[in-house]
Amino acid sequence: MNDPDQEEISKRRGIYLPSFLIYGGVSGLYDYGPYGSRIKDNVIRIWKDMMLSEGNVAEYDGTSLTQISVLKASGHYDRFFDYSTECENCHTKFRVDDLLEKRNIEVRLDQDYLTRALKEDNIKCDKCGGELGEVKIHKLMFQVEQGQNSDPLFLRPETAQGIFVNFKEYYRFFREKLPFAIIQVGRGYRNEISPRKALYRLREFNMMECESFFDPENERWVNEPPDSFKVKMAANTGEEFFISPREAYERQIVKSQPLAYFIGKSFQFYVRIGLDPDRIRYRQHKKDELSHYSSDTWDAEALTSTGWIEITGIAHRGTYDLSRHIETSGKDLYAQRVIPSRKVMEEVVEIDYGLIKKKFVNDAPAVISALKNNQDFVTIKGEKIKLAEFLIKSHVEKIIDRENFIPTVIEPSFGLDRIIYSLFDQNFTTRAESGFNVLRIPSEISPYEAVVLPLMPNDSLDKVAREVFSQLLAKGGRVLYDESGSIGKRYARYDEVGIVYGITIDYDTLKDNTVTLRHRDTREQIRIPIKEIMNYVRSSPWNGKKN
RNA sequence: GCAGGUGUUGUGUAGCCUGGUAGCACAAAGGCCUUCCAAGCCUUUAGCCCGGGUUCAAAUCCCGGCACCUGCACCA
Repeated sequence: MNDPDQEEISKRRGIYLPSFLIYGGVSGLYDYGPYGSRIKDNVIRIWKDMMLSEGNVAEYDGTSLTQISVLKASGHYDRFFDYSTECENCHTKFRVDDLLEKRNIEVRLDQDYLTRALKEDNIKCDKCGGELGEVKIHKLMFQVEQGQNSDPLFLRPETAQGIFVNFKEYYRFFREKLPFAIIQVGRGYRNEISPRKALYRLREFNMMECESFFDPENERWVNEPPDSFKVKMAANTGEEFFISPREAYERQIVKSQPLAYFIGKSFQFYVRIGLDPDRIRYRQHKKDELSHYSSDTWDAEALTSTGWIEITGIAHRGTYDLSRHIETSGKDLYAQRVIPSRKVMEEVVEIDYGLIKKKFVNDAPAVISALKNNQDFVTIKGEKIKLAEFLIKSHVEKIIDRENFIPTVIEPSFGLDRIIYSLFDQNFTTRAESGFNVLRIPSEISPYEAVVLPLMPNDSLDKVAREVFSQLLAKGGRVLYDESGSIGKRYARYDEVGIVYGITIDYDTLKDNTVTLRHRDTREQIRIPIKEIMNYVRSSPWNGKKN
């Protein structure tokens, strides 16, 4: 039997669908519908809870529109343009900067220059020797006009930069103690050349990013990498391991302790939201795969029906971003560390204004400005005057017990849409006996905790069911009500969108105030009193169970 | 972005070649019936991706655009 078609179900059942569909849609843009939005929010909520529970993590929420200077500093602006050319004979595409670099020809990001360079150096197709076509530009960031004469703004290609530029706010918030981390959930925008596979490659996408900051002399997270479980790891040496994150660090397969920690943390997160632990692996980037800012990156990948796909990148960004922002903005984004205190004598030079006024009443300003210009002499009324005598030099004892440093950054960056895509891919199953679809996601990810169903829409069953529905809503339950269609049809309807519990109001309910509780995965039923529904649904041994 | 293919009610599709009232199944809504896993019967809603052209007449033929699929390239 074929796997259920995720996109078909998602569209039909309001999980996600292409944006602006009535006008034909836009490539790379997708919306979440009534069920999908709730699933997405649940994933975000759990992620935030897990990150914030570390104790030294705080949240940031920045704008999507980003100032050009930020992106110039971060290095994204230089990669704003992708210059490509195509062989007119065999239609192979090349990046023009690659072609020039290979031949040791200077690369300038300028269309005219690159076109000329290709012609003048008579560069041909690397594959077949054919003529190369014109140089085409592809903009990789979305540009937005602002006002009339102002600089344009850009839609952020990652949420991280907003965090880096606000580093000092958080440094103070955490009482100037490292390590700490800042998390942000938000949208990023990349003008992908060809978006594909529904949620897999989008032009506007949801990211959950965490920037953790360290003293490079003590690059350790507050907690140790877990060793209670093992994960699959593929190092860029070609070696593969199945070991705990702690062991991976101890054996230096993962060189950085926090990086190993976040590998463990992300794994716990995936398992909690319902990804299959056997279908998750961590793969280290090869040297030529690394981003411009990273020295070491491990991707978390999920195995889906289309192969392993990247769902999270855990990158060691070093001091790259903060140093770039220090350099470009001229602002202090340093952290400080306490060092053994030592005394230094510092020479302090002050101008003796009293003496100057006394000696030169009207010419005092000329003398003062000469001093401020660091001149040694000044000529007043034809007389050359030595200025040294108007300076008071003293020695002050100073205690130095701090020094500046640029923190290093380790960034786990979770691709929310890809995680949801993998979650559906791994958890949509078809019942062998009936052919109906079941979305087996954990209850806390489910769009609703339960659905209230009168066995029949009459005999006052519907009336009682509505009462039960209201009671559950009043208790804060995430519940739905449905009386339309046969009971079996309704069970199937909610199986398909992942709701774990069916609460059926039947004829026994009228007698003894109990209901039938039916489980999505096992289809088993039990009776429990109305009063206990909420409690049971939230704490039941069935919760999250799979079979 | 290139090459090839595809686009028909909410979903899956027939019809296109050979132009002439757009059909089926499921889903959904209303009704009858019905005491736990998509039952049955009646009724209803709802569609030719968008724009232009050819033609008396276009879902059908032609052109352009958009979207999707596969491959290539791209993925900072």
